[in-house]
Amino acid sequence: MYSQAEENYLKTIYALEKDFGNEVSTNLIAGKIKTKASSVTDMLKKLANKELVIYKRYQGVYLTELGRLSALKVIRKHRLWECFLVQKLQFNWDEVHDIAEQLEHVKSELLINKLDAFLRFPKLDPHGDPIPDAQGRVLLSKTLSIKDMKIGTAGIFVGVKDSSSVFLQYLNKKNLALGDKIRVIDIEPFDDSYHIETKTHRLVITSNVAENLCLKNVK
Amino acid sequence: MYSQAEENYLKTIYALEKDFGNEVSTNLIAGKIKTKASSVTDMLKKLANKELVIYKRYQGVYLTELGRLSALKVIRKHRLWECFLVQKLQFNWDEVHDIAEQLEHVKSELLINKLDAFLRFPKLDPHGDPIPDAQGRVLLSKTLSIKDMKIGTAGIFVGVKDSSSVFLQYLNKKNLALGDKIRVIDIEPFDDSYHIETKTHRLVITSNVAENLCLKNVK
DNA sequence: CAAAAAATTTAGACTTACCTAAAATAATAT
DNA sequence: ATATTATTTTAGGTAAGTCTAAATTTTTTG
Ligand SMILES: [Mn+2]
Ligand SMILES: [Mn+2]
Ligand SMILES: [Mn+2]
Ligand SMILES: [Mn+2]
Repeated sequence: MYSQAEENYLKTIYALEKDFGNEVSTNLIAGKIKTKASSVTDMLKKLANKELVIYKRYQGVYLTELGRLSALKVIRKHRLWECFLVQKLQFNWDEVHDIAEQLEHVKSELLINKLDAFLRFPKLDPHGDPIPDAQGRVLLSKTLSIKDMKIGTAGIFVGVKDSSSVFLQYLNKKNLALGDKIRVIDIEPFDDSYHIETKTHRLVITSNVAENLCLKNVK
Repeated sequence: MYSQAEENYLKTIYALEKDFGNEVSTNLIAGKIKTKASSVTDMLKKLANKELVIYKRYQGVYLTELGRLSALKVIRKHRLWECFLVQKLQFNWDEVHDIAEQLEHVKSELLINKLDAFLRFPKLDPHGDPIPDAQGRVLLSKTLSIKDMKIGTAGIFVGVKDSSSVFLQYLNKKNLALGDKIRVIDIEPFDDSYHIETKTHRLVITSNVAENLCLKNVK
């Protein structure tokens, strides 16, 4: 099938299309994948030859239907393995992403479908991201980042945009966990920092943090 | 740490040393790994530079202590994953080897030790092979292949030398499973075939098959 | 022991996935 | 509209791991 490098590019392009709209630029990809723009160009040509993306020189890329489905298969594997690590092996949510980066490339449809059944067909991974089914169907629940909320409104903390261990350990330290109800108390215009409160405490977060917290609306 | 290719060579050299005694030859390795002798030579130089093997031109190789321990770590991972696949995901014993070939290269000590605990520290994999512990200690129970048995003697079928799905499916078809008591009824000198019997049936096997069945002595 | 055969190594080439530096193109600013 | 800057691509190179063909060394055989 596809190489690990190809799979990583597909996954990355999928994520960037979602965050920035179609037509993903070379530099954006290079930034995410921590590689050089010239390497990205090489790979985009290869992906285009395999009909996984549409690529026009200087114009960026977007996934074809085949590319989208292939990306979703990798994402499905990544998120199912993360569930396994947390639910069965007692890992913490901040420890699983890098291991799942490796496990996601193991090739076996049967394996991943049996893993899905073993975990009882989970719908969300440990970071609140939806798990595509075997056909590549995925529910996209529209959540708000704290940055999009007005002062005084509240929501349930249901996901993170950044799954890196540094960020998740920051949240652990600040006692913020999925399921918490968070209210925006105030926004400081000077530095764009956010005063928020949960049932148990109040704290100030930077706009960088605010952007990476996904809430679901609640009355 | 080491690349997948390096890990595969280490594992293979370890297995060949066991089967053929120390000083493993280039061609033997090439045969097992399904690669060309010239590729093996290249890799042996690399492994020697990393002090994983002792290699003298034209003289074959053997593992250093570091090489032996590194090989055992890969074998430990391979066998634990096979246990997981059979015990938790309900795979058959003939389906797991190729998937474990991929999973064995996932890098995380914590992962493999947690997996070990999750499986309750199994001592044997689904093919009867012993699982090294986290320190690389492994029990080497001396078993006989049917080829080493005299007419009239019997033993318990405790392991296979060949874990390929073709061979295991042959055993399924012939109704031979780990734990069966097998008696050697007769050996045909003409073609070196073996007449054997279990509790439920008799059959004839070739010497090729006989060689790959490991029995434990029983009175 | 010398010749033939077998095993092993070397030489040179290929693919994948990277890289740096230079050239080309697009976007922005004056 | 042109000049400057930013982005992207091309050109050429590297390392890992493989290959084929040729050279070398070891082993076997008459
Ligand atoms: Mn992740
Ligand atoms: Mn990955
Ligand atoms: Mn195996
Ligand atoms: Mn392997």
